[in-house]
Amino acid sequence: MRLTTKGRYAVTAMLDLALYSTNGPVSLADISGRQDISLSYLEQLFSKLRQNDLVQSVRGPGGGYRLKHPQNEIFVAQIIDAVNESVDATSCAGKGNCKQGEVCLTHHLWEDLSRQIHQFLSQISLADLMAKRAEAEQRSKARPDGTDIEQMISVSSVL
Amino acid sequence: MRLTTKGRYAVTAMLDLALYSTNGPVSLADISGRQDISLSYLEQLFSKLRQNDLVQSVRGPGGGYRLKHPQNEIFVAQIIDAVNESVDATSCAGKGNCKQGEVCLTHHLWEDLSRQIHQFLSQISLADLMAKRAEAEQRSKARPDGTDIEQMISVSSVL
DNA sequence: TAAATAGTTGACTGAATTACTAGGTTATTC
DNA sequence: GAATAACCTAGTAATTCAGTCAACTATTTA
Repeated sequence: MRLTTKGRYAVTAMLDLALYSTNGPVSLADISGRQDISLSYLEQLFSKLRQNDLVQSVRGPGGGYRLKHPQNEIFVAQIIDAVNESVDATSCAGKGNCKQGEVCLTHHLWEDLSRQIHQFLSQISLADLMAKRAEAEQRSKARPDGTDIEQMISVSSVL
Repeated sequence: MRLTTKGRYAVTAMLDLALYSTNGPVSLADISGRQDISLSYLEQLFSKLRQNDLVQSVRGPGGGYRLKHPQNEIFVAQIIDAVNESVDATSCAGKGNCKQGEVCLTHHLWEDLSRQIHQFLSQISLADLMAKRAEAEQRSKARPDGTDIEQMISVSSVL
């Protein structure tokens, strides 16, 4: 699992797509304008998103992209994985420098943590984010400067 | 929150330090040898770790590094933050291109997610990881190829 | 059929970050 | 004073990030 601005761009774009795809496909030019992301960069990102079966393209005038699956079946982890093309093999996998498995274990722990984060993001769908967004919009009307973000997750047992 | 291999290096090194600091400080050369990380790169990482008050240095022969705090008071998030020097300002903060707060909301959602991950890693201490490691070691003795990793976290309410 | 739209692809670029190397200095111990 | 090991600086190859540019294909509409 890698978390960079690239993944953020992708999630933002997908969220924008989800928000505006009520009537017909959404063009990248629209997303580019709304989210202030370079069109050509979006093209690259959506190329990968398409290859990973997350979006569907419609060519020609009035075309654009459409979510390939329902909003509650597309998860943040999928989006990030798609654009990050994680070939994150452990550094010790091939080499024989893991003496007595001691070093391997520390590597393994990081893998575990990474897996936890991945799983966390595998449970959050675009629909969840949209619900959250609608909720925030409600709050911002009532209390314009509402920065009070409640806990979304509660970790019941760590390790 | 940014998750890259750099943070992984730092966490691995800190874990190694925790494991081997039973008798006296641990030299970077030792960690370098065990974890297969370049010595000079470790020096850079530990410079930041020291600036962030996570480790303490001992110079001269027999010197090295020591954890500045008990193992249960040093958390993964701190380590990652220390080496990543996150100046992760939102892209829309300065600019005036957030029309009607619509775009801001999507940005905000990513911030939220990022915050969740940060909080998750703020709850996992070096002591936790070491316990997990000891546990895994137990398992690997009984069942050498044990790849069955149980759930460490249970998300009770997402969003 | 021609024009406009919009996705598709590839090559290429500058900037930033990552990971590492080299070479020194300072402090401490023996 | 010699060895050790932290500390510091500069530089650098490799990679990733973010974006540009240019051509191409499929589709719709006039």
